[in-house]
Amino acid sequence: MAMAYAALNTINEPAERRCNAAVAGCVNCGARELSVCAAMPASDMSRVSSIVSHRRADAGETLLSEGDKATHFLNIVDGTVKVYKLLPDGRRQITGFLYPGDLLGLAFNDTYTSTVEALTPVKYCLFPRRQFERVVDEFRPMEKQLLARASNELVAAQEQMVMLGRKTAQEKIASFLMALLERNRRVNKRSDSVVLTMTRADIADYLGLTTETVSRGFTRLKTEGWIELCAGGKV
Amino acid sequence: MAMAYAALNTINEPAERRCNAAVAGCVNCGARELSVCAAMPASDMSRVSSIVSHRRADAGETLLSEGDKATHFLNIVDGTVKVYKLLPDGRRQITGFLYPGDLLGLAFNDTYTSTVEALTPVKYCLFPRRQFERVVDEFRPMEKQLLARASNELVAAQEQMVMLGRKTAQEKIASFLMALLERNRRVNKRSDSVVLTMTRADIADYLGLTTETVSRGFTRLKTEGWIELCAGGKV
DNA sequence: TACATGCCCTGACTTTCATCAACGCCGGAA
DNA sequence: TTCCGGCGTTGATGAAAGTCAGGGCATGTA
Repeated sequence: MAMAYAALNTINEPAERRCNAAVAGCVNCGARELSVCAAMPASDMSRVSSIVSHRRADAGETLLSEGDKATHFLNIVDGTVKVYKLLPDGRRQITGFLYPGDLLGLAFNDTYTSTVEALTPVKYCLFPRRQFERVVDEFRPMEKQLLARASNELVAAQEQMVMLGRKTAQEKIASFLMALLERNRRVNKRSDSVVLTMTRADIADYLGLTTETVSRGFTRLKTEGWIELCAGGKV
Repeated sequence: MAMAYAALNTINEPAERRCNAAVAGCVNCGARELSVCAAMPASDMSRVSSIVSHRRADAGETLLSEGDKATHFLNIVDGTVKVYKLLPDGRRQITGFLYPGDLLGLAFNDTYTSTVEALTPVKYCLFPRRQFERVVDEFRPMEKQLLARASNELVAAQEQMVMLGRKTAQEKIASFLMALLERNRRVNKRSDSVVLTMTRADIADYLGLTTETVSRGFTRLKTEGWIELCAGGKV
């Protein structure tokens, strides 16, 4: 499997892709407050620093491939990625878009169950699975944090099911934009606009539609005066 | 909200609905091996027994309602329930069917995010949330168990998204039946048949279809010789 | 027994969205 | 500069699934 090989390659790759965040250290990590690391006191962050390795990837690169041995957890520090699953005939379902602070690996068993691909240039940190689990064992709040996150993701997943199963194309697109806005709000980027880092095809595969329907949906929202489109999307 | 009232009613109801499993005790609980309680040594089960209360409900009864204060966790001991969310206009998405051993409450915040309704007569146990959390705090393996379950549910949820977003009606129905078979296999009921405890309408709301399409789907599978229908369904 | 109700099935018709095809725009490479 | 490929848009057409309607069967009840 070509992609799998590429992913392992990325993980084992030596110095060149290491991100200089490694120097700044986890304590000053821009995504710390957003990530699971928020559960750790700054004084203990060295424990995390000691097992993490920082990486970067270009847009379009595959970080993990469905089916590979799940050797690492990973945490998005900067940029956006998409998580998807493929059917044998190539149909694709994107199960989520991940942003800084999001953790990848909750929904894994011994092999990855989805593929993860960068939408923009991405900085992320890699935790060897076993060592990460040891750290989690040592810091109870970390474990609680993980459970809380898993729980939230589950709620989000159910919301997503409602969308996929019971909403019309227009509704899907509208909810999608609203959800992005909502996310912006949570990370405290005020403003009523949203930057779409993904293509129409990605949105389509996320909403269970085709690119054409998504495109039509956007233009309809535009002509009806709900949104405005610039270099990026605006609600 | 009438349903909410009914649910609270159920929870606070005194003796009459208490299940005599209460007498047998958690150690002998038929669903123990399947449930989170499997994480606890038999010797410590008294700790669980002390906070649990056993209940039963008839088919059609609502156990929890979306939006209610999430005061309890609950564990299915016997029977089947459906978990669903409603859109304001009444469209319904069933996010899952739960069987003995399944825990309800992983995907909750401070209020329930879904409604839970019995499909068959059901026995279940109720854990007051705070006390349950205390027990979890005391027994580390329990917490790990919870995380593992949440993780598995997340994987299942993603699988469900693929189904809702990218499969045809026929494929949905077929996968649904296969998944039921698979579940049977896990709990070790051999055999290649499945008993459908839910109506066509329920299946439809689970698969993002209408009852008519589900019905047509079944008859097509039948005429093509894939399945046989008795009093219950058979693959 | 007759009647009502709920669930399932089937047929005819409609609608939504997918499919197929073409075109404009933009950015990168020759 | 020109050419090319990827992305987004738009239109015409078709198919899958939804909607509407009716009918059968089983169960429960007057």
